[in-house]
Formats: sequence, C-alpha cells, structure tokens
Amino acid sequence: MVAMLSGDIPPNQTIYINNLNEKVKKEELKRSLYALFSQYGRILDVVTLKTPKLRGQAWVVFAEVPAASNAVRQMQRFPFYDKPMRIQYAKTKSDCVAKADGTYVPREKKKKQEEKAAEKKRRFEEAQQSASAANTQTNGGLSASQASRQGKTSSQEPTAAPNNILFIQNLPHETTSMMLQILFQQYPGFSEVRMIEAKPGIAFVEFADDVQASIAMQALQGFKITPQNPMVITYAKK
DNA sequence: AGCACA
Repeated sequence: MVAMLSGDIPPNQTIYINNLNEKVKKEELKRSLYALFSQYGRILDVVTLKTPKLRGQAWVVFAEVPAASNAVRQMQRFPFYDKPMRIQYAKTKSDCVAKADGTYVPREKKKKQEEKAAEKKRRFEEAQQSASAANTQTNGGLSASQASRQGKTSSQEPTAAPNNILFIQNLPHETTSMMLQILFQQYPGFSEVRMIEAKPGIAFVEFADDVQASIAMQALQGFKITPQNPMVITYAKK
C-alpha cells in the first residue's frame, strides 16, 4: 500500500529523513539537503541536530504540502552520501510553521543551557550566512526564473528521477562547451559537458553522482548566459 | 533505530 511508504503519518509540509550519513558535518548536511530538496518547492527550514538521539536525522520544512509529498515519493531511498535516505512525513508540526500560523507556544527548557546554545547558534548562523552569500553571488538575479520553475514543479508534472547527468535547455545557440564547463566545473563532482552539433541550444553535463548533479542544478537553474536565455536544467532521462 | 526546532 502507498500508506506504508510514508509510515502511516498523515501528509504535511515537513518531511522527516533518517538513515543519513552521520559523518557529514551539520552545516554541510543542511546545505546539501537544502540544495537537493529545493527542486520540489520552496523550503522554509531545514533542521539537523547532532545530539546522540538526533544524529542521522533531519527535517525539511516545505512551504506547501504537495512539495513534501513529491519529495517523499521521489527521493525515497535516494543514495545520499552513500546511504539511502529514508523519508516520512514528520509527526508533529514544525516550529517555523506554528510561528507562521500563530499557534506557536515556546516550550519550557533548562535555562542555563539555553544561553550557551544561543551563542553557538549565532556563530553557526553567521557561518551559514556567509556561505549562502557566496552562493547568491555565483547565481545572482535568478529569482524570477526560480519562481517560475517552482510554480511548475509544485503544481503538476512529476519531477524526473534524479540522475548524475543533467539536461540543459534554452541555451543561446552561440554557447560553447567551454562556456558551460566554466559554469559547471565550479561544482564538486563535475566530469564533462557534451554538446551535439546538430542540436543547438541543448547540452548534457555529467557529474560523478546524483547528489552533486542536483546541487549544481539548483545553483545554476535559470542562469542567463544572455539576458533572453535563462537555462532550464532537468535530469537527463535514464 | 532514533520525530526537533533553543
């Protein structure tokens, strides 16, 4: 039954992921999850903790339930840092969602720990910010195309299954493989660009694995080589 | 295996 796959928890906008590789650092894990899952829709928050009870697990909060549903289906068992992800809907509402709908009540906590942790968190967020600032620089000016892409994925067509090969469309005809190489080789795992003489405007870009391809896809989605040509990146068909 | 957010 379908219900079995989602572990009998009713659909909601937060997915719970476990069986994650515990060796991956928290910040990297968060960023990779963000990059990987934002193809399904807007993400409000990614929560990862490294406490003994919570390592190897993560929560990804989507703005919309259908995005979460697509993610649960499409990314089930996806090999992520060499381990198949296991994905369910989260059991309880995420704080960021409760805050948005006005039902949030802060829970009681031990107070001495809180102050220490607040400091740690501040430092963590600074690191995150500089990291994402660097990201924005490389693909600035994408918001319009990203918005239209998300509109598409969240409403109808099922997203193609992840693949280590990306299919690039809507390239200006004067694009060379060297131009694409320069763009894509900045992402880890890049292996090669292939273009077909007889078919201008498209290209294939290969990465070592699906995760790395996904991250490059996310980063360069909508990138404009010329102002009229935001590139459209999907996974190549298998 | 393990469902939190400070």
